[in-house]
Amino acid sequence: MKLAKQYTPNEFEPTIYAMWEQSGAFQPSGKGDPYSMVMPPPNANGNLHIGHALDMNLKDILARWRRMQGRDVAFIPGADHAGFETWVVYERRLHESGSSRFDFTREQLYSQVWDFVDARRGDMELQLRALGISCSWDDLVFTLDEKVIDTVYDTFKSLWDDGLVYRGERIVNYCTTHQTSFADIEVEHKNEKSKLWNIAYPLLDKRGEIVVATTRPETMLGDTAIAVHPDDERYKDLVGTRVQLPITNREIEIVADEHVDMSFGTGAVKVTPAHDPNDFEIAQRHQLNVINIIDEQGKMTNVPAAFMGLTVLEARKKVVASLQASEDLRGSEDIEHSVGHCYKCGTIIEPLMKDQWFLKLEPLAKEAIVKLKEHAIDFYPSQKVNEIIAYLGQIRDWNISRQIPWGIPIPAFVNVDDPKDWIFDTRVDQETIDVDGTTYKREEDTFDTWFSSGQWPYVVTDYLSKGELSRFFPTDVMETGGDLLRQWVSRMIMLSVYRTGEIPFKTVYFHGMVNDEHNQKMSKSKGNVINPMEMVSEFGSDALRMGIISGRSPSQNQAFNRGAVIAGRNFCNKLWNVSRFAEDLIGGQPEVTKPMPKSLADHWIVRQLNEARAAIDTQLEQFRFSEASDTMYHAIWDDVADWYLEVSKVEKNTEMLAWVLDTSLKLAHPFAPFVTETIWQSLGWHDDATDNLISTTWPVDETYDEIAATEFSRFKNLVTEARFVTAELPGNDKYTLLYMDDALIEDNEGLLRHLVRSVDAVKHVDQGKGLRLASSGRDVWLDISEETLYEHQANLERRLAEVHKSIKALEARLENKSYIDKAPEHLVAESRDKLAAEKEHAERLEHELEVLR
RNA sequence: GGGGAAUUAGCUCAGUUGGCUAGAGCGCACGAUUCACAUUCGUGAGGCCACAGGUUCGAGCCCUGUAUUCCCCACCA
Repeated sequence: MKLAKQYTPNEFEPTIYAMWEQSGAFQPSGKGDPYSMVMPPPNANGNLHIGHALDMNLKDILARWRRMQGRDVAFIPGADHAGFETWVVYERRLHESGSSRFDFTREQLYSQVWDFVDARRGDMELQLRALGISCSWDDLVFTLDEKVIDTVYDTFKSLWDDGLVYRGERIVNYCTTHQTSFADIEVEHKNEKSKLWNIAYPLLDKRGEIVVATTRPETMLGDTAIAVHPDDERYKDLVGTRVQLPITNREIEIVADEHVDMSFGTGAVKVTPAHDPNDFEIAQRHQLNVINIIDEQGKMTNVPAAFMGLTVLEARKKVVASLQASEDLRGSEDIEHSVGHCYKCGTIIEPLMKDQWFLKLEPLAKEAIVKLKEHAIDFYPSQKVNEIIAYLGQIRDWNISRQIPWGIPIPAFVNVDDPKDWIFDTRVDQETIDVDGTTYKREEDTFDTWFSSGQWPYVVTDYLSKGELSRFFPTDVMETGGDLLRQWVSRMIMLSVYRTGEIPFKTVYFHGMVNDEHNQKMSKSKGNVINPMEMVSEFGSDALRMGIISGRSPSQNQAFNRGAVIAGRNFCNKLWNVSRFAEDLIGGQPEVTKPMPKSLADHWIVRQLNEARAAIDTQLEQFRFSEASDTMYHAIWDDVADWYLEVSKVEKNTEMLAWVLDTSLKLAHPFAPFVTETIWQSLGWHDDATDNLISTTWPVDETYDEIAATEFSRFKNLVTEARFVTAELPGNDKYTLLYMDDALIEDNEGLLRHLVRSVDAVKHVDQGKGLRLASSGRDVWLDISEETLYEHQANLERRLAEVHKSIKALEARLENKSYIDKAPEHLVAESRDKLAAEKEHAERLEHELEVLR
C-alpha cells in the first residue's frame, strides 16, 4: 500500500484501536509471568483531564512494553461512581430544574443518578480509547458492581466484628451547602485573616471577670465551660468557680485542662463542645454539657430568640455588637489562622455533632507500617515512603459516613426502640427489617467513596474469592497522582494488609500535576484548562502521549509543554516517512529475519539499536519514562533516519533495512502505539492476520561485528568534521577531498560524497595539500585555494587556541599526583589518551598555520 | 508551627551510584534542498548549574548556611 506524504493520525487511530480490541490483545494472554496494574478508576460521569492523560499513558507504556516482553499482562480498567463528586454535579442539576434532594426517596435519587451516570459512562471510556489505552475492557469493574459492594460489606462486617468500626456522636466536618460530612483529610485548610476578640465573662462566685480570646464569638451561645491550663498561676484560684455567660446568662464552670496554651490570647478558652473538636474533647474529659447551636443548614438554633435562624456570620456580628453594648468586649486583634473549607464549593466547614460511623485505623496503620518498614513496597520517588509512614503513624479515626444518596448504603440497622442497638444487615433495600420480633430501621447514610476504592486491588483481581484474575494480586505497579498518597494509597495498603495479609502492590509510582504552560495550576475559574481530547484531535494521540511525558520526573508538578507535543507529532511524521522511504527502497515483500549485517553501517546500526533497546529496558525498569522515550526518539531520528537511511541511498541492504524498520517500530510502539501499528499494518510484511505489532515480541540482542561498527563511527566522525569545516569556509563552493592511502575512505568514496554535500569529488593523492581535517586523525585534506585557506586562518587559530586550552587542562590534571593516585585507573588512562590525541591535533593545526605564515 | 520539593540555555525541563568538553525539545542565527519527510536536512550561537562556605584528586550532584518559589500537613481558641 502506498502511504500518503504526511501522517494523519485522526484517519487511522479509531480503526487501529478497534482492531486491537477485537484481536483480544488487551486481555491477559495467560502465558508468561503475570504483570498487573489496576487503573485508578476515573469518574464514570466525567471527562478525562490532562492529568488522566499522563496517568493512563504512563501505565499504558508499561503495559505495552511488558506485553511485548512476553509477560501475561493485566491492565484492569475501572470506573468510579465517585460518590460525592458525582452527587455535587447531580444535585446542581436538581436545583436547576427547581427540585431538591428532599423531594425524593433515597431509592429514587439513587436510580436517577444511576441513569445519569450510565448515560455518561461511555464518554470516559471513549476518551481512554482515544488515548490508546490498552486496558482489558472485558475485566472492567465499576465501583458499584455487585462484587465490589459484596466485598465492601464483607470488609465492613469484618471490621465491625473486630471492634474496629463504631458508631458515635462526634464532631464531624460538615459542609452546610452540600449537607454532608467529610473525612478530616478531605477538608481544605486555608489561612485567613480574622479577628481575635477578647470577651469578659463576669465571675459569679468572686468579684471580677475572666477574659477569653476567641475567633468565633457567636459560639459563646453554646459555651458550657471555660478552660484554663492547670499550671496557670493567673487562674489557679478560679478553677472550679462559675461565671455568667453574657447574653444567655447561663452559668458555666471554669475547668482546668492541659490542652490550653497559656501563652495564647489570655490563656483562658471558652469551651463550645458541639462546634469545636478540641472543645468536644475537653467536654468529654470534664463531663460537660453539649449544646448544639448550629444546625445542618449553618443556622443558629437553641439560642435566644434574637439570634435564632441567623447564619453563623450574621450571628457573629450580632454577638459582637451585643457584647459591645453590654461593655463585655475587651478589644480585639487581627490574626491569621487556618480555616477549613469544603474542597468542592469553598463553604467554611462547620464542625458539628453528628452520629456517624467511624473506623479505628490505628491497628490497621500499625500493620501497614510494619510492611512499609520492611520495604515491601518500592516507592518512586523513594522519599514518599517516609511521608506515608509519618502519616500512618499519627492517623486518626476515619469518618466513613456520607449523607448523600449516591453511594454504597451502609449496611446497618438500628432498633427503633433502642438507639444504641445497631445490627449489621445487608438488606439495605428495605427501610425496616424484623429480627426476632424486633423492628430495625436502616441507616440512611452511604459509605465514603474511598472506603470502596480503598479496596480496589483485591476487589478487581477477585483475590478473596480466588477468581481467575487472582494470580494478578498483589499487583505490580500502582501508578497514581501524588495527591492521592493519603486519600487512596495509604488506605489501599491498610485495607489490603487487613483483609489479605498482603501488600496490594509491589511498586508505587507517583506522577506530579500537569500545570498550564506557564506553570500555573489549571483551574476552570482561571480558564487555563487544557483538554486532552483537543490535543488528540489537533496533533494526534501519539503526539500528546510523547509530549506529555517529555521531561517529566516523578511527583514533580510541571508545566504542560506544547512544544513537546509538537515534537511528538513531528516524530510520528518522521517515522511515517522513514517507513514510506524504506518501503520504496525495499520494493517487494521482505522476509524479516535475524539481521545479517554486511556493510560497516549495517554492523553499526545493529549495535545502535541493541544499545537503544537495552537502555530503554533499564530506563523503564526504573520508571524513567521521559529518558526512555528520549532514547527511542534519538535512536530512530538520529541513527536510523539521519544516518542509516542516508547510507541506504548509496548502498542498500534490503534485508537489513527491513529489520531496522521492524525493530524501530517495535521500540517506538510503547510510546507511539498508533502510528507504529498503522505502519505495521499497512506494510503488511507479516502475513499472519493475527500478527499485530501490539502482540509481537520486543527486540532482543543481535550479533554484529564490533570492529566494523567502530569503523563506521570513525567514518561518521570524518563526515561530521568535513561538514563542519566546509560550513565555516566562505561561500558555498564544492570541494574535492584528498586522501592518502586510507581504505576506509577509498571504500566509501561515494558515501562520503553523498553525506557531505559540499564535497563533490574524492581523490587519492600521494601528497596532501589545502586544508587538513585535523581532528579526524586521518590523512585527509580539503583541496582549497591558498586564498580561501588564508581567509580561513582566523578559524584555525581559534581552534588551535581551544585545543591548547584543553591540553593545558589535561596536563594540569595529570601533573596532580593525588589525581594519579586516587582516581580510577581507567580515567587516568583516558586522560592520557586524550592528551595525546589533543597534542596530535594541535600539531596538525600548527602545521597548517605554518604553511600560511 | 512542622515536613517536603524546586532553583541548570530565551522558554519548558532532563542530568541514575560525584568523573573530567552539562544535554533535549521548542525558540534563535547562518546555510541547504526536484528525487522519504519544510511536521525536512546541515552547521552554529547561547549556561559563574540561585548565592556563600565546606568535603574531595575531582562537585550540577554530597554536607552546612542563605535567598527565592511552590506544595503538603497541623485541634494557631
